[in-house]
Amino acid sequence: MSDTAQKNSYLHEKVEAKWREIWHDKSLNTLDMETVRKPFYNLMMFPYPSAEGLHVGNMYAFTGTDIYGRYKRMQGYDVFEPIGLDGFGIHSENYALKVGTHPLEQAKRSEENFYRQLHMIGCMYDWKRTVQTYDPDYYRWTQWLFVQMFRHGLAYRSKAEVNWCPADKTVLADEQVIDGKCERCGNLVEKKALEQWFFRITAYAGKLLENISSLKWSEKVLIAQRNWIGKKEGINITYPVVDEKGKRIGEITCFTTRPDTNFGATFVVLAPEHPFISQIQAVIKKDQAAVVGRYVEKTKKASHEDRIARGRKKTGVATGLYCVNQLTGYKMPLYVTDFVVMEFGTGAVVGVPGHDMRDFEFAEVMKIPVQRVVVGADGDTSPITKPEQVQEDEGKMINSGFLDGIDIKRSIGLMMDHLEKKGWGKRVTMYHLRDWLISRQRYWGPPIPMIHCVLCEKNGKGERHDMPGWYAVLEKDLPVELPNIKDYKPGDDGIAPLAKHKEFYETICPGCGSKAVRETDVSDTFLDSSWYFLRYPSVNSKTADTQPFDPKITKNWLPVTMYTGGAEHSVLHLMYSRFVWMCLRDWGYFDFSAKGGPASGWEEPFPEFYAHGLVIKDGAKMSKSKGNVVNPDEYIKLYGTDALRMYLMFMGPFSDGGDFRDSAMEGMSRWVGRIWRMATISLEPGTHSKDSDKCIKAIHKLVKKVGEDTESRHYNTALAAMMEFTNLVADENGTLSPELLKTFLLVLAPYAPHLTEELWSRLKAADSRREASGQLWSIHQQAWPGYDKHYLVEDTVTVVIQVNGKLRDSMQIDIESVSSQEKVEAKARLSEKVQKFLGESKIRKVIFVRGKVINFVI
RNA sequence: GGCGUGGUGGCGGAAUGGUAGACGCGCAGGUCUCAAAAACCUGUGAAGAUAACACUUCGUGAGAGUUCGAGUCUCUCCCACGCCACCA
Repeated sequence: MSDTAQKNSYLHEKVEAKWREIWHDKSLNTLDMETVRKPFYNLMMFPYPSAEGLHVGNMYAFTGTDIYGRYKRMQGYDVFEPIGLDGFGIHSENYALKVGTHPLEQAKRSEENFYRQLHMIGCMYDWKRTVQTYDPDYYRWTQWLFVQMFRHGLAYRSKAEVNWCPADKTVLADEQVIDGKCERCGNLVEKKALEQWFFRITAYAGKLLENISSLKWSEKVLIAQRNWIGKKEGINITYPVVDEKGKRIGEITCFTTRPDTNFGATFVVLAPEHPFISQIQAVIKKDQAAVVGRYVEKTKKASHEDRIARGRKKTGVATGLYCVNQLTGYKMPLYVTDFVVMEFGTGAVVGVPGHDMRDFEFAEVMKIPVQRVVVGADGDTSPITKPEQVQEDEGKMINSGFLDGIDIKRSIGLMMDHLEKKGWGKRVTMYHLRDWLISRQRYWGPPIPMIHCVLCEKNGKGERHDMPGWYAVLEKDLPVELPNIKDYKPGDDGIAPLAKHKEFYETICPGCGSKAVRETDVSDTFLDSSWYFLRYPSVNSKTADTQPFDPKITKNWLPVTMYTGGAEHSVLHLMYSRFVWMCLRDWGYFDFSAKGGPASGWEEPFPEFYAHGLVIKDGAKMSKSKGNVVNPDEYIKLYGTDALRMYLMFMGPFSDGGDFRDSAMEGMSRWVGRIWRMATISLEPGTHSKDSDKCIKAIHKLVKKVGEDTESRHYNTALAAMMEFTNLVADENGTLSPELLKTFLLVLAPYAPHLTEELWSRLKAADSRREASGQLWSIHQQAWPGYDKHYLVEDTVTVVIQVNGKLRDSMQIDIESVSSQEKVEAKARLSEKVQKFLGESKIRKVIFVRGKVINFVI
């Protein structure tokens, strides 16, 4: 390489490393959290450190968030951009198991590698305030949160049928079961009855739903949250249960949203898990009880998957008992069936086979009579014998006593009134949302900070009267540290690894002082991440050792100004965080009164959330099982961080993600080289650039365009505009004056932080007149440039000439004449092409759009 | 089955109802070079037409509609993807 070439080529590796070091040494991105005036909390979802290290999907998300943060900083905000590691949990533990390294050891390795990479990608992270969920300093407060939940009655224990993954040997939350398979490993999930800790998130279902309308989130995510909460207004109808002779046995309550069709109810079905079944086993005939028992057993063994896979082919068994439909006096046979799930409603469903497809299918199998009570738009009033006749959505009532002739939608309310008046039913609101299952029979998580005392339980004593024998670990004794044990592998018996360690679980009862045992389950990873955003601003604060988050700092910095992350967390993480926030608020841990009412967002942790797109590779989401994970390291080495950042952002709008193909990287790398050459030549002592009018106009336009596009995260078009600008410069002088170069570097700075910092320092060195800028030495401390509207106006405007809406010609119009239809029309008529198309025809109408179009309609 | 998102050149993608394909990749040709790489320059939706330019027609998943004018708005259909799902 010649001297000139050496001088003119951009040595990205050297330059980028140099500035990273300087930024770090000078703590450029660390704020004084207590004194800032315009706080802007720019939060991105923290990664869980998988072992391959950071992949370009992570980098994509972080870069897109960082560009926004850098832009906001240049607009004068005090931007706090933290990063950390969500390193506890099944995902990290499974990897440790796979490679045979102890999770504690593996966490250290992953942390080192991850932070190395996170340094490389050039984001403005505050490296003095990181959070690792597996640090005792952090999970001490996760445990504290659990204790608060317990004290406020929101944590409880329940023996429940839980999702059990036989491969991961752990309990899974409903949300972690996908198509009956384990979210992590893909194995079929089984049902298992275990004592588990739950958080009563359903207590907040109404509030969680209500607040959704106040959130500035993408519509897609809001809909997902609404669906997940799944509010349903309905009625619980209680039916007397009788045997064949009419003797009363008990009662069954069914939830329904469609009581209007109740005159047509001809059977009742129970979920196999329904508690009523064990009650009646002794009452009903022996042979029938045996049949029911076998059916229940069979269902229990079947996985969730099997239960659905059997599809819509209905099965079930009769109990020999009847529910009395008090509207009609009809004795509805009572069945047990697996198409009814215990988790929703009351686990018992009243069957209206004429107007519900599942009920119809069941009635067909069981040969139950079908009664028509709705006439649809087709006017068919004949008996319902075919599935096509099952009208579910619309129509008028028939064969329904006082409802006859009334539209079904109105009938719902009328029937509810009637049932309530008679005392047969009660209106209820049901939610699809279930309580949050917190316990994990695993090793790699924060031990649940609870103590159980058998003696106290016997005596009915405990911290909470409804949970005798249970005590929370005293706050001064937190954290309950996760011990370093060798046998950390989960057992296949559902017993947690810590349950095999006496030295861990043997303790003293805080109530009576006798021997007691600690809880040996650990908590769900989603608990770790449900409050991390509260910790970040308070890391290293004066109160960091005595409080989970500093009240003063929290008041100033929360709620999070802008939250950015993947839409895949639409329901889980975002819902749990909202719940935890609401709890802390209700317990009095926040004071945002100065920030105004609910409309200003203080009822919510993330008033604004931006869902970025996903990077895919070869048409599929990056995952290690597909083997298409791309590590950014090699690309950073080859092309530099800035080129990779910009390449990722150039793939498409930030909301869309994109397909990673390394071939297109070359183009971005070339452009970086062109910028470098343009800038360094411009700064050479002998160069005295005078900018052309075109360039001056273009830079003003560029400032406007890049500002708008950055604000809306259309980074791809912002970059395209900058490329157009450099193309224009190349067509003109090929160089820029220091003034214009400065402006160009400023708008490029959020995108290419290293390159622009280097050129900025050279620009300052070259321009001796500029006074030393003291504290504001970095380009990233500068203000976003302004633009002059005066320069945005063109001297001439291209106006298109159309004939009957078809493009025929175009012309240049002076800016003075552009508003005059008369002048524009006159000029347009002179066009030969237009004359050709106009011919002898009579012009019926002329459409004139200022500065755009003149259209002759003939 | 429900909810949602999207279909534009060879590819990624641009287009307040007003010049479709900006910008980039790829490809082709050229400059430089003994040669190559790199870099730079020119061209690049399809078809027709021309010595060459000019030019003409078609073209945003399919079909209809609204409009002077539709990638953009409305309806019907097809396809792809994402999430949820025997939720009563």
